[in-house]
Amino acid sequence: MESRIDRIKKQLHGASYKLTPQREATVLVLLEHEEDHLSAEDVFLLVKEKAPEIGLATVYRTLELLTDLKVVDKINFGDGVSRYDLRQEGAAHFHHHLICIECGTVDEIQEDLLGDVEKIVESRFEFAIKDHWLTFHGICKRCKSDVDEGEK
Amino acid sequence: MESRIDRIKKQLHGASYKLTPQREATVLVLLEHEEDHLSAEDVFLLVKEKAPEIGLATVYRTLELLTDLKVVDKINFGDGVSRYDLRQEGAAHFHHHLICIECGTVDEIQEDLLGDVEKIVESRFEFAIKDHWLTFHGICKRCKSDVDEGEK
DNA sequence: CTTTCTGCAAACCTTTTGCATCCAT
DNA sequence: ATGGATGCAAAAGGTTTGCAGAAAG
Repeated sequence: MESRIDRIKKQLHGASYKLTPQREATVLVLLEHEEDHLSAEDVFLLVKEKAPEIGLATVYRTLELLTDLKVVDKINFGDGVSRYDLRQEGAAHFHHHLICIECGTVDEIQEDLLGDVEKIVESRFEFAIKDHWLTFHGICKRCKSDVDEGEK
Repeated sequence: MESRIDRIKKQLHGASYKLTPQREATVLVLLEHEEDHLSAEDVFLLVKEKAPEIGLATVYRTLELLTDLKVVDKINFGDGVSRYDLRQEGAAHFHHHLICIECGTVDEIQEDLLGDVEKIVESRFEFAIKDHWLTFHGICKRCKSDVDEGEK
């Protein structure tokens, strides 16, 4: 059976990029931290555990390459750092994010909730949508119940 | 009649900030470029025309202050620069953006299209939404018709 | 073999900060 | 008068780039 990493490798290969150990280690780290929103520095430190000789510049170059291939999405939550988020396999659009302003946690919504909104935008503004970025800021489930506890 | 700039001034005053000429000039520039998405540098150059002695650091400090007061929203379209966008007076939520991947134009949608989506998010994920950021990438009306022209 | 990739360090850019001076209130 | 605000220059991030050597295909 073909694994996810194999398919990503094939994608690299197909675009005539070389399969170096550094690139493989970087992809592996991203797969192992699929739920997280790692910065380039985060990825660098994690890849270093597998390939200690890797340089930060290589990580940046690999992440840019994976962004071009749409394997990852590059996002910016406004804290001055770019973060790299693995795209769901075959997903047409980028998933949504919930950022808690209390605890800072970032949760993901994989389900696409924008179908109807996109129909409106496409027709009303004659805009052909290729992708979207949707982020909500608010209080997450966990922090809300902390408040409830405090009020008891 | 009270003008928009007067109300912003009052807001500054109310939060016990001083009304300096530099701050006034910055607010003025933002009002004059309401449709644009200016970076700090852009604002700096425009403010310099009114107040040539202003420093870039002051512009940054003023923009941060206006962001705290929710007069402007700080956004990042992923090009490594923060941009500052005047919020509609009294708007509860930040407006949406349409970025054209052909010509780079950024259009705004002032109307809030996320009402239904937010209800779903609030109930299904028990997340109390305070604000949202929604951006679409695609081909704008103008570029689409350029293509049509080309095909004729 | 050839071309691409890597690591290192330097360069770059945007944003922030320290500090002496200035100025609204 | 006096505490906050400014301008300047330096510092501080994060990211990109040039280059010589290494290695994948």
